Amino acid sequence: MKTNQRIKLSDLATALNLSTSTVSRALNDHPRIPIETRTKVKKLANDWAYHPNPFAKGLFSKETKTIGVMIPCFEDNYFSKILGIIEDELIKKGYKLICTRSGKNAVEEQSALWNLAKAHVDGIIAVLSYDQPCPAFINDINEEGIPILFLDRMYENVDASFVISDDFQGAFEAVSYLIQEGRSKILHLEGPRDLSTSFYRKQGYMEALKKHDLEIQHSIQCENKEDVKIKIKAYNNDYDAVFCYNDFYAFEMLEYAKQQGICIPNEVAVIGYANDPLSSFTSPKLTTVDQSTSDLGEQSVKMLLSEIKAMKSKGSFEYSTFKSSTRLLVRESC
Amino acid sequence: MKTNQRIKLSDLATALNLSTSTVSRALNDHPRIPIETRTKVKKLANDWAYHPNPFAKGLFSKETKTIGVMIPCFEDNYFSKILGIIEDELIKKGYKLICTRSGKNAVEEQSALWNLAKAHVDGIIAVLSYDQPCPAFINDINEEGIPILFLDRMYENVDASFVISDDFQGAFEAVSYLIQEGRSKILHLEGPRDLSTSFYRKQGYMEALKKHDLEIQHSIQCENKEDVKIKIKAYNNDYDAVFCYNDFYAFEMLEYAKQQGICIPNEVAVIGYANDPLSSFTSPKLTTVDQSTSDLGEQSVKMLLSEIKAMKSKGSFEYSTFKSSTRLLVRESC
DNA sequence: CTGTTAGCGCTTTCAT
DNA sequence: ATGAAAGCGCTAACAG
Repeated sequence: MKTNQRIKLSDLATALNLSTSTVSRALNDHPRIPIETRTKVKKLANDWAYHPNPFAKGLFSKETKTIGVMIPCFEDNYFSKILGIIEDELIKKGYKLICTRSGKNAVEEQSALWNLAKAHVDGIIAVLSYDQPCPAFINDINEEGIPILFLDRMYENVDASFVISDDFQGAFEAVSYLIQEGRSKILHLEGPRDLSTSFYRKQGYMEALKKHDLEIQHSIQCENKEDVKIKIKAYNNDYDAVFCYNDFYAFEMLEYAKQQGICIPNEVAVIGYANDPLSSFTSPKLTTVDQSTSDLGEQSVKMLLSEIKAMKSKGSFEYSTFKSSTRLLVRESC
Repeated sequence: MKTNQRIKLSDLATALNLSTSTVSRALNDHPRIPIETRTKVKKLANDWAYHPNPFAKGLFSKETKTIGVMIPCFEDNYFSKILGIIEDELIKKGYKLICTRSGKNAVEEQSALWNLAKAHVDGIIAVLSYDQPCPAFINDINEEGIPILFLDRMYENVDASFVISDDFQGAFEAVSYLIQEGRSKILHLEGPRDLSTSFYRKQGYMEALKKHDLEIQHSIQCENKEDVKIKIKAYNNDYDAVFCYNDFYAFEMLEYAKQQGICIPNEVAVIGYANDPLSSFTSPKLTTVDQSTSDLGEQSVKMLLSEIKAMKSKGSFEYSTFKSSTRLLVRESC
């Protein structure tokens, strides 16, 4: 009986000698349809593998049950872990996930974001890579009625919701630990400019030093991991610890130390950030700051969905910010 | 002038004192609309950031311009690299990417796949994790008019298109290399049961031995990396090389060797598979088989889109299979 | 309790 | 060259 055409509501209606509205209501458990009709309809729908055309539904309801997620890349373990969590949560709530990456520059990033808006997703979770979001642009997206939530990175002067990891705390604890362990000449390999994560990790580093009356601060700005070996040279091995913006900077540091014959952790302690799987494979195994990817993923979805809900019912929603805490994973490099 | 409602065709039509049909045609470059009308319409559309409702379009055209991709997980570098390539190609062609993972078991996997069909994607690229696809199930999806292409793994008795990496060749070359280097007691750490990749890599291993008249074959089946250390023990270090199903098995092997005081590569050579980023961070650095993720990603998209096109125009399409070649990355472990 | 009807935003005959 | 009208599959007023 099942044809190789897609079954639609009217097929069921004809077969059951009912109107499409009754079938529709039965399928949606409308209270005024008697239970037996409902079950009868549902049975046939099931037998015929009927599934509603999401486009017809979406056209009417203005909801697409689709969330757009933009991350810098799929290969970075931190982001792919979060993406996994997000997908899990989304599926639970009956949403689909359209995902995309930032691309190679600010222009591509902006167009990727705009593509999500054009796809009429119900909401967006974005990790921006290249820029502060242009407020006008965010506004354009909001005008489409699409809540957008920023993940991992914070932007000043942007009205939006944020789900971030507590970079200040992560750095503060890491550096405090180094100090407790007796290190006193602590360098910081600072992350890319214009990233809030770089900013707060540096703040945490400086605060920890300050708190322990270590006034000598050397924060070495590295735009990418290639900068590390080049810039660290200038310090003539005159340090006993390095707190790195991320694990990849730390791997470079580890390699540099090996080349220089510097013994880690005896001569120099190293701490990374993000708990990349690689970090437990280096020798020595890297001490690193672990961010709660599950918190981050779960909260983004939770907050975004509630904004969507508010948007739908009240036409507006409140921005909020969630900051997830970190924990130091002490391994062999310090 | 722009309201915070979504602009629709009729808004443009009203403003320009034209009918929606004319506006629609103008936007779609219908030849019978004079150029100047077209540009006028396009200008306003652009100024007002008009973008067509994909759901209205999709409802009419039956095309959703969306491709569903299912992979085992986002964290595996091999798959996330392919996913990236796929997204790039898809964007170029104006498609969006809905992605999902296999989940924890065959039931979840099947429902994930079915969810893609329900989302009315135009086509599916899938890496199955748990099972041979049930032909009836594939058929159900085909009946929806959705071409489905299987990636990375091959299934006998399934009518479908495949894009796979040449596992036989990869293994054959790796093991041949080992033999050339003078190894003669070569073990194989075989992959999970029921995976074509396991099967062909084992075949390649055996063929290479056979070709060089090395008849002693020890293929040790390991369902997962935890099996490695347990099962390898039985061989009492009586081997001079190990060819591993994947890099993670190889890492276990490396660790085992370290624990046993076996020197790699002097006493035992090790080769992994997949060129995980980790593999160049171990010490010694792991020799591994590199699969062309770009070939794999590009071909899947190319083939799938042409099937979609054929499906649309002729109502049917031909299955085909693409096999991508591999290359051995010689590093320090052999 | 259920059917009729209109409409979501767009495309496309079919007229003119 | 352009407009009017119908229809894609679904839902929800509005009858009855």
